[in-house]
Amino acid sequence: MKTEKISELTTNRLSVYLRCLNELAAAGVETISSQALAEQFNLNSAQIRKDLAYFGEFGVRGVGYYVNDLREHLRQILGLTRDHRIAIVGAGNLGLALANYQGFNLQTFQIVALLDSDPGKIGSPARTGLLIEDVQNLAEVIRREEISIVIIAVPAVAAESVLDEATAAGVKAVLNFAPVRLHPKPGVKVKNVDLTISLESLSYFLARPSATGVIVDYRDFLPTEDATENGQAQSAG
Amino acid sequence: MKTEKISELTTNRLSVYLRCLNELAAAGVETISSQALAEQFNLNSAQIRKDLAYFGEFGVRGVGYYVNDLREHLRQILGLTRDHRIAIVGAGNLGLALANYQGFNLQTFQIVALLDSDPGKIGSPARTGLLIEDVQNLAEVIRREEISIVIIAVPAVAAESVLDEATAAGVKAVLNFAPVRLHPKPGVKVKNVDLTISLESLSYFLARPSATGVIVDYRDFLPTEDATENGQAQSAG
DNA sequence: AATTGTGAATTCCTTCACAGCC
DNA sequence: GGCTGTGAAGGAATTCACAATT
Repeated sequence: MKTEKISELTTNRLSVYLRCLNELAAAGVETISSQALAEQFNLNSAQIRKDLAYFGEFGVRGVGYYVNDLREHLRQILGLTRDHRIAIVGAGNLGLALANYQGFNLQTFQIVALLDSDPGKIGSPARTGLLIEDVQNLAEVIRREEISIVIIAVPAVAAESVLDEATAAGVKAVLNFAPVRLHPKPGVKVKNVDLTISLESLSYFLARPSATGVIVDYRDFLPTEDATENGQAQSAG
Repeated sequence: MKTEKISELTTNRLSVYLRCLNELAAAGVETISSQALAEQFNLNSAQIRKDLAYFGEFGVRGVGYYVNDLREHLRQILGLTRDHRIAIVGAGNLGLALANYQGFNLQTFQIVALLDSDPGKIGSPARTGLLIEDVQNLAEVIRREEISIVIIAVPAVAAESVLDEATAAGVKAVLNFAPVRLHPKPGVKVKNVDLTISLESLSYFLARPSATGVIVDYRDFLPTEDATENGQAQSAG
């Protein structure tokens, strides 16, 4: 286990490895080599070994990695052995879709609060049965529900003030869907999902003559990285 | 205008610059220096100048960049001067939220088709008034509606076959929300939005002692980059 | 005087290649 | 023999720093 700072490119890949290990475990596979794992994503086996080596020596020379063992290590490293209680701010289409989304691990990531500013929505239950609360009570909800992650799904103009209130209430991790650059806060990690940037990236590709090219790069298997937000957090307190 | 290949990090930043220029134009600002623009995102002014220099010389020494002029150049570069007709596959929570989403430029990105495999949904209109069509007719819909971008919002197991059918019908650009690594196709650009990776990245941050650190890095203003999919497309035909 | 455009330096990330171990 | 872990090499992205230009 080294102490140098770990790139977010590395931790994103750890998520990918974990997902793959989950599938391998479900399929009853017991060991896997970095080479075999690498082939799943068109990536370099040394990359995988390096990524893992930041955190320990999990492999066995001549054998590879024990699937269940490595899987457990990755869950530890990624902090997935404890729950994360999530509040979604914004009960519009996107917020409600996220509240109902079945895609992420419901065991680990629990959506326990849903807030909005619209009086017509406050007090009524979403499909999940979750009561929509007043965004003005965000700080109180964060404390009451022991929220560790806030998802911002409000219009761009309202996003900054939601971040202000969430961080004032002690939240350290925010997933922002509003198409806006939020001002950085000390000690707070903000990840952005910016659909406009993603679509414009596709548009750029379509506009190029080289748009007829071939994608044969392992990098084409990860989510889209910001050009101005890699979400790197520097210690300073 | 250079011919070297442009990094997706660069093109993502161009989207960010454009958004900022839109705001500046709306505010009546006429010129802006790379330094002033850089301060908006905590990024380096040389970075902005380098990014722009890949495509031409848009600035005026001693003055900076004319906001409207640069804005128009960026719209051209990003291919935003023509429409993109979009089909969303999957009329679940996420697909419907995207169909109703007001966040992106509705002028440029038009959602003109919505498909699903559920017989209970096919034939009924979504809130937008768009009729939900049978995903089995995807190829036909793509041709009829002249779709250039397909958004995949189906469960992970179904995503690969949607990509197969879309690319067989000639689609070159895909935005994938399914939490799965799709197999690369020649000449097709796939951008992934992977909420699991984003949340696990936040979880990792929260699990570290250094989670008390300060984020003061310009990179914290962009969307999340894949660890295994930067969406790079190599020309090969 | 101010600001761009860009070669050089730096920093960061990936890949190679091999010693070390099972 | 096969595979990991890692130092060294290579490549890519960022930042510096300054000549060129208005």
